[in-house]
Order: sequence, then structure tokens, then C-alpha cells
Amino acid sequence: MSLRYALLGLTAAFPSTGYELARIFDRSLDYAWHASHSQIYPELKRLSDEGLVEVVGEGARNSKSFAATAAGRQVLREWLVETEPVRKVRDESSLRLFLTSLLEPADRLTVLRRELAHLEAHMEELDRLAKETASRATPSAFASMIDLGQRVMPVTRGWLLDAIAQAESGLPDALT
Amino acid sequence: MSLRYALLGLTAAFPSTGYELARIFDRSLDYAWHASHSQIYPELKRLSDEGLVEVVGEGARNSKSFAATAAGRQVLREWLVETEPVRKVRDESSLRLFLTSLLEPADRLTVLRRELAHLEAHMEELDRLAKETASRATPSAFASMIDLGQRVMPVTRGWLLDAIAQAESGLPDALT
DNA sequence: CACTACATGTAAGCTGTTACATGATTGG
DNA sequence: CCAATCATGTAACAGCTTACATGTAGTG
Repeated sequence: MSLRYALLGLTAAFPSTGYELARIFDRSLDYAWHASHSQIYPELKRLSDEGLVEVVGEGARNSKSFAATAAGRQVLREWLVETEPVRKVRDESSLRLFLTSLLEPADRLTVLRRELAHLEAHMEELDRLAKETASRATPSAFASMIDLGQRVMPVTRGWLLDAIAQAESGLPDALT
Repeated sequence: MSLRYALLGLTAAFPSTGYELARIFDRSLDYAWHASHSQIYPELKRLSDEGLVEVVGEGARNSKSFAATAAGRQVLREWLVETEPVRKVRDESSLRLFLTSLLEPADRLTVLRRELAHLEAHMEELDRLAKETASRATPSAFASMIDLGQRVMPVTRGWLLDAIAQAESGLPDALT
């Protein structure tokens, strides 16, 4: 169900095409919720059938802009305000970090270094996004999430650096 | 596929029953990867059919302990060392934090405060777990993950406190 | 004119959730 | 002896991935 609320929120903030929504997931929401276009288009159709979003404009290349309706915004609000939060994270990176601790130091170093490179690439991407966001008039929801990412990632990076230092000094926990 | 690697890792670290694995997911792995028993039992059966785990003991109440075989550990190692990390996070809490920014300040406060309470409960739980882990001989993989959580959560907490302070001062971004 | 980015969709198969179902052991 | 916890499973359904499929508009 989370996907539909994500779509309701985004289209409530500003009318978007399915394609644009897919890009938003890909660029800014990827560390909160992942979704691909093949999931987004059918869900938009369903939401539209249920009157929770509506087409508010058609552009070039047969594109359609969707916006959340009053009913849609209401459904979103109810979900946020009335549903107890649940903790059902699925984050392959975190899982990998956990499992990596089980490898022998040589393999562990390989994996940790690659994870670090990935994280740093992601951090740069976020910094770029933050600059873009600052220069344009972007809803503050995005700025907040970018801020959260910019606070959390350096901490994860610190953990990785420590783990790498420890693996380099050749410590315990061999799997093989 | 992540579930099977998680199970291979856990059973490689120490033989476990399906029930124990379900508890581990529930208590320590929940902020990396979530899985329920109805998914764990069939997957263990499949892994066992494929020779990647094996039954290493039977206990009370028809319980069976599984351990990763050499082949299973090899499959896990290959996945960790040879697969490029992907970023397909699904974290409802993060999504909610994002969407909450779209609500009017009154609702936003309600939701943020509840998220804060949840996070703080989770932090306490982690602290308890950290103590348990320190007193017993637990594999350091768990200690590492707890450490990561203990580093990351206070940062998220800080973000939440800032967001709450901002909402209290009655700032922008009303959805309705 | 070719390439890239824009733009939307479908279908088969796999993964994950919710609900149902059953039974054993321990502690109060 | 009753409730809670331990312990394992299945089935229907919902959600997600991968691959296929098609076409448009802008840029060099």
C-alpha cells in the first residue's frame, strides 16, 4: 500500500506524469522507497479509477499529468495521521553490511570498500541534488529528505571507515 | 533473493531453527531486512532441498536446527563479493517522514511526535540488545549492526526534533 | 539521420503478507 | 489446568521485478 500513498503525496505536492514520478523515485526517494515505472503506471491507473488522482493536463508525447484529488489527499492524510507506524525495512545494503561481518578479512575488505565507494557516490549525488533544490522553488518536503540523507550518510560512512580499518588490522570472524 | 542470503548468513554463523531465525529478524535485523516466519520456513526447505543448508539437530517440540553447508557458505560469499550493491530501499518510516512534510502543521506535529516516540522506543530496545550482546558471546556481526543502529538513530532523532520544532513554530507546506 | 531521453504500457513469474491451522512445553 | 511461548507449516492474495513492446521529440 505504501506505493499508493507515495504517489498520492507526490501528485498532491505538484502534478506529475508517470515518467516524472519514476524519476523522482529514482533520484530522490530511492533511499526511502523504491519503485519502478512498471509498477507506477498501473497504480496511477488504479488511483485514477478510484477517483484519488485525476488527469490535469496532457503534454507532448502522449504524456498525462496526474494530481491528487481532494479525496486522494484525504486518504493520504488519514493514513499518515491514523495508522501506527510499522517497521518493515528492506534494505539490501544494510543486510550486506551485516553479512559482510561474517566473511574472512580479505573478502570483507573487498566488499566494504565497494560499499564505501557506492555510498560516497550516493553522497555526491545527494549534494548535487541539494544544490539544484536550493536554486529552484522545490517543495520543502524534498529539502527535508535531502537534509535527512545528508545527516545520516556521513554516519554510515564513518561506520564503514571504522569497519575497514578493523578489517585491515586483520581481525576475527572468518566464515571459511 | 536477499532472504536466502540472510538465512545462509545466519545459519552459517550459528545453527538455528526457523523459529529462532524469525526472532532474530524481528529483534535485531528488523532495520536491515524484515521477514516473517511464513516466508522463512518455506525458504529453509528450499535451501535444504538445494543442499545449501542442512539439518544439524532436532530438539524439543519437533524443532529442527539448520546450518549452512560448505556449498551454502560459498553461495553467500559469491553473492557478497561478486554482486554489485543495489539501492532498492523500502522503508515505510522514511517514506512517512517525507510525506509528513506535506501535511499542515497540526497534523504534521501529530505524526512527527508519534514517529519520534516509535524511534525512541526502538533506540531503547537496541540499547537493551547491546547490553545482552555484550554480556554473552555473540558473533561480532550482531555487535557491528547494533553499533550502526546506535550511531544512525540519534541522527534521525535529531532530524525529527528539528522538524518538530519547525512545525511548532507554525511553518509552511499545508496539504489541505 | 542516428542517438538519446522522453513517455507509456503489459505479462509472466517471483517475493512477501495475512490469515488460517495445528500441536508441544513451560510456568504460574 | 490455563495461558503464554515455543514451534512449524500452508494457502490465497497482494506487491514487485524483469523482460518485452511501442512510439515521440529533441540534439548533434
